[in-house]
Amino acid sequence: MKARATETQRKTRIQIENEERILDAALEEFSAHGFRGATIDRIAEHAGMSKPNLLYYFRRKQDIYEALIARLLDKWLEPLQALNAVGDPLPELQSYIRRKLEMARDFPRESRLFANEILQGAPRIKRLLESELKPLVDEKAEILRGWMRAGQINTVDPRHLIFSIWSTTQHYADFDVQVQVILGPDRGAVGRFEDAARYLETLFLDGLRPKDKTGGTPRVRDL
Amino acid sequence: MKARATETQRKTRIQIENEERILDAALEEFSAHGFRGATIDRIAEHAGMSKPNLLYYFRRKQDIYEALIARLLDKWLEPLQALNAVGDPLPELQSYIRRKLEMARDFPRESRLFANEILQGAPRIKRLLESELKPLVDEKAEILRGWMRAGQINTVDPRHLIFSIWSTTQHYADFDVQVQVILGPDRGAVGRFEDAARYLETLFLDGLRPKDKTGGTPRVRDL
DNA sequence: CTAGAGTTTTATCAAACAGTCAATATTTCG
DNA sequence: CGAAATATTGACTGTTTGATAAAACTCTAG
Repeated sequence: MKARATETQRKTRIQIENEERILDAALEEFSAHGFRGATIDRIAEHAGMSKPNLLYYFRRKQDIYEALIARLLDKWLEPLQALNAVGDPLPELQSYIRRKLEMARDFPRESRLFANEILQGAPRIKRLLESELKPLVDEKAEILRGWMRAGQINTVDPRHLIFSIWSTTQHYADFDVQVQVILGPDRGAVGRFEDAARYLETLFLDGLRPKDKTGGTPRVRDL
Repeated sequence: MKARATETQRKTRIQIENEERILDAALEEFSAHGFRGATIDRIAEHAGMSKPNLLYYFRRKQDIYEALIARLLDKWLEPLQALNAVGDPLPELQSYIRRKLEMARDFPRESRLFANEILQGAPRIKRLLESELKPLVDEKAEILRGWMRAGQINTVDPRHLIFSIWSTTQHYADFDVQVQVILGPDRGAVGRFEDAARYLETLFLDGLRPKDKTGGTPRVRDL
């Protein structure tokens, strides 16, 4: 009999393998076409099994999608989780940017899945965003504000700072086609991401480094 | 008889009106669900006409989509087109950022349609990107390089600079739900965009303003 | 080895889907 | 007005899609 949610039933070897294959195939499809645009047939085909067999493991299309989202969100917020109040601000931010960019490089499908969901109004994860994402961002924004009050980094709206880090890093995964059209095929994906990392560090870290201590060029704008 | 592509036939009042309504409804659907996820039925319903009637104006689903994309691209590239070599660099860039942000505010559906298309690998507009977007970016990147050589702005990879302006501004349209979850409902869309504009100007303009002339804080990184 | 749990397949269904067609209704214009 | 051009509709087609049922097969623990 199939495992029911009520009973705590241990998973079979085959169950584990197949669920893994299904979720991988589903990630491919959902990230490329969104929830509505993806089809069970294609997911099944990509996973190398028949549609009814797939539906034996996930009874409904939406179940696959939700399983995918659930395992994604934690992983996705990991870099921000790691942002630590006790470290020095600039190295902390530098490593946050690096991590985000590495995730865009190493998990572009996950990035696109997430982008698709938000783009379509996040109908299936809005609650999760409110209960998990919001508090986390609030917490980390408070850390950033602390650094700003202490004069360790320049003062800006920390939430918009976070938005800009998200958008610039994820851009390299979500808009990869466009990036490739413009940068040309020379240099591999590796080279592209190195250039991006260098640029983004310049953009964010130089912008945040306090410039007022030496009496040199005055900083232009404080919010 | 219906207008054929071969003959240059003038459009009827009704034709103009209905095509307008269809494209508007289609924008709504395609931007929310992508090409595959959108359905003709829904577009027809949203446009307030029967499906066969809609198909009288656009014979295939793809025709609607292509008409939308065609009219979108020019409009979308307008702000970058306007970037002018003869102006002063910082005001030019400031007004470019403003325009892009205004477009995200005033045409979020267009932004999402574009994002959806790129996200899905741009199967339908990759050629257009190569023939129109690429040369435009090359041209404007050259202008930026000129300003950098003249020491008017700091030296960075101009193409990555453009990417970061695109991604940060469009983020406020494409990821609007997420932005709202985090910023909260207080302040309207107007307030959100004003805050964003202020933040982005700080981020980009302060970062680009040359800091080496006064002998103050040395600039940290040149690519 | 074998009984039962777990897995896979074949056949099937109703709904949704893109698109067609011929008949009807409406508008345009001489 | 009235005929031709244009616009709209209802009925329909073939296909895809999400989902189910039951039979057949395979694995595994005792």
